[in-house]
Amino acid sequence: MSLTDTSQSSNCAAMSDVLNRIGDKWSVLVVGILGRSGTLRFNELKRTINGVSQRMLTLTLRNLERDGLVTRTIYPEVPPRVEYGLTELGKTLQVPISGLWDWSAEHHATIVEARANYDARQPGTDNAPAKIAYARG
Amino acid sequence: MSLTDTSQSSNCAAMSDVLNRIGDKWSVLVVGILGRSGTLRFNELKRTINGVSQRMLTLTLRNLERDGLVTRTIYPEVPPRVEYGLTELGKTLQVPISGLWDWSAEHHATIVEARANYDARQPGTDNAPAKIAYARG
DNA sequence: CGGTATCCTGAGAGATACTG
DNA sequence: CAGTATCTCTCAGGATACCG
Repeated sequence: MSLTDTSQSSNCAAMSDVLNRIGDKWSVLVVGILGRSGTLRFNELKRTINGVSQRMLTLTLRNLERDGLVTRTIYPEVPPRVEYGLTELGKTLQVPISGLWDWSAEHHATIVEARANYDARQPGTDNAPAKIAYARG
Repeated sequence: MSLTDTSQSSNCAAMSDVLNRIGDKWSVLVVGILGRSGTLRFNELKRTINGVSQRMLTLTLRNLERDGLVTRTIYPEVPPRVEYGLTELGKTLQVPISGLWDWSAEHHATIVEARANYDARQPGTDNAPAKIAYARG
């Protein structure tokens, strides 16, 4: 489980790689939503997420599809219909994401509080963590 | 567990908030390293991570400290010494991060493979997921 | 040693307009 | 409906130089 052990360095790369997908806020939302809805069309997803631009949703879905996490099924109809769903791999990803989700729900208040506390201690800045003026200890 | 249920919408905000920290690759590494090392000095961390710039490590540590995830202890000596460690909250975060880490280790190869597969199917582009020219189905 | 301040570049992301 | 193309702008993040 070492982070720096060269024999495990591939894990570091794997983490970075996966985090690039997880860190993308839309990706997590898409996986989460598809996980419980089963399958949705493009605009259904767009409406559900509410805040994502068409461009970002497209890019997000393409990346997820590329990584083998979501399926994309085109129905050659008029008007066109495209449905998205989770692959088996995508479903397994839901487990650790769920863990993170639960942790967030449980400790978010604590973080917000810690943040407010920290900011209150900073003399110069209002709430941004920009300048830290050696106060502490 | 609903992602869109308004009664749970605070969870969405919490997730976004937490993901902004988790999605930061350095944050995860710092938490992981501090978790197993217990406590480290600034340059020890910098050497261990190996690739992070001084600026980014400073910013990362400040944010983690602000969120109540790491402690920062200044020893007013000459030369100065500053030690970083995980708070109790930070230690609890290690659990879900560990889950994600394990998932990454287990499925990274599959993702890489899926990616190669996907790219191989794309006619115009070599390996970048830039242009998708309606091939599929 | 452990930072802070400043400059600079480019990837990320919204808005908009067009297409099969 | 489900995208693609382009333009723009912000800001994350590296390099560098200096300070307590």
